Amino acid sequence: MIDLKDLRENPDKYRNGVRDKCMQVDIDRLLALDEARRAILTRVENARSEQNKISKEVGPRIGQLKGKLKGAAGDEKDRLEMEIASLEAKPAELKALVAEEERHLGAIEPEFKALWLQVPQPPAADVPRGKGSDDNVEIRRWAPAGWDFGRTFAENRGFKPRTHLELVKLHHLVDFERGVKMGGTRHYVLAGLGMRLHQAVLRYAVDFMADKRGFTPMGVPVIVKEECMVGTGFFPAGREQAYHIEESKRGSGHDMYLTGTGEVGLMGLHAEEILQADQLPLKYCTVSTCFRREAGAAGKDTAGLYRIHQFDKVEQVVVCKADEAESRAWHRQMLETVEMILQSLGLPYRLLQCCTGDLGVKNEDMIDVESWMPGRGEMGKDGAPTGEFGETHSASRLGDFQCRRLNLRYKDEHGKMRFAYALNNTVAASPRILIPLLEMHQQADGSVVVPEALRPYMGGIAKIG
RNA sequence: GGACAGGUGUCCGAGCGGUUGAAGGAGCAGCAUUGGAAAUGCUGUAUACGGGGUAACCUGUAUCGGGAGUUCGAAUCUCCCCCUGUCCGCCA
Repeated sequence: MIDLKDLRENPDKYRNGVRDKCMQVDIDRLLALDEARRAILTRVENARSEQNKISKEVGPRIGQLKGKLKGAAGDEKDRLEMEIASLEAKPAELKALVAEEERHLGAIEPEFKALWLQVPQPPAADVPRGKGSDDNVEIRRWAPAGWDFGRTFAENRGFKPRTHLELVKLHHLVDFERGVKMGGTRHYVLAGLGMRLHQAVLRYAVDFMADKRGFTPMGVPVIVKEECMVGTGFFPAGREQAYHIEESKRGSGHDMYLTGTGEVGLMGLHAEEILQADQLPLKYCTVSTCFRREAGAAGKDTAGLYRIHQFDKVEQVVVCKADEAESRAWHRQMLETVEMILQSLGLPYRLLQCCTGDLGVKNEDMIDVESWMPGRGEMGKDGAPTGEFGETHSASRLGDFQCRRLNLRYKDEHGKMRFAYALNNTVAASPRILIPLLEMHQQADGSVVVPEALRPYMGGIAKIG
């Protein structure tokens, strides 16, 4: 959610933000509604002020008269009743006026709020302009010794690669058929060493965050109220993407939503709170099951572990002071974490600076990390896929956008109330990360070497198959 | 799920129809006192939005779990919802 005062003072900043993010939000309509709303509010407040003044002056008098009325009779009684009626007339008039104005307010308020929630956080100044993922800019890439991005898998390794689909089948790591039987399309069952590998990556990532990076691991709800979804900025834009539990339809309480990322639970933690400056930065991580409807992705990545309705993810968030330099420093630190983890797993990757058009409503700067997946991409001449980068991580800076919505504030050194800045980043998302993990570490005989870093979490197993 | 009891400021706690943004206490901050400290005394101690002012600040409105209602006037009365506690039932 953006600052309305800032919107009024710098409307172009937000008009440009909408344009650069290739979104459609009528800023001028919002400005007009805001002005109308404030005009009404001023009238209501003035009337209320008058009302309050009168009721302070007249109220006790009415009370007195009503007291007298009880013991009165005849002319005296009529006189008292008339006086009371005349005293009550003035506030009644104001009351009608307030009711009238509030009707006007009620007429524009829903549209005003809906529009306000839609205004995206403008991209940071140094984010490249672009329309979509094709315009993202590669920052750097890394590969372990012996891997050359310029050559095919076969050229690098001396044998034709199997896809992760073939590998999981070969070693009975994933059972897609039974997953689909139970959950429908885009579901799967992790089995045996597949489940252990999945757990190993997650546990490795959590331990890495806690032990090496000083983050506090948390277990947070994955079923949350709408406020959490709106507060974290996923709603209204991402409403179609979330599973909806319609408890209210069963006559009880409120509806709930399944979260698509641990970010929701982590950021919701301190919603509506006022923190002391010395409590910042907050550094949290969580491992949580993530649920995504994948609405609008029909027919895309239908096979395998890439795009699924349910997965587990280790997520990190930082809530820091409202300082751009500090936020950028945390952003770099988060990416460093990801690089350390991918390097320790021996997975080639590249960093992409996302362009303005690829940003969501809530972020002002986002860097995607894509891991090399040999089994993706078009068929090569040798009958093996040519390989392709696939997104495995994403690190965003949100400025104060999210904390505004969540009403997460802190008192700075001067005692001033400020909205904190927030960042979030994937540490490891599995089973998607199993795709490069299996494909990159496969051997000519189809066996898969378990990276050293994961072996302690695999009961010491060094090789699958 | 059923039956009670509750939800008031940073915290405890009063108020149950009228100058109550809210008594009293604790905490915290400032000042005084002191060689320094404790103790004591005094003062201050919410947030949001709007208006005014360069600013310190002044001013209006709202906020006593949330929403709706009754009333000239609601923290106080009514209804719905949420949450917490206790007992019972069920249960990983």
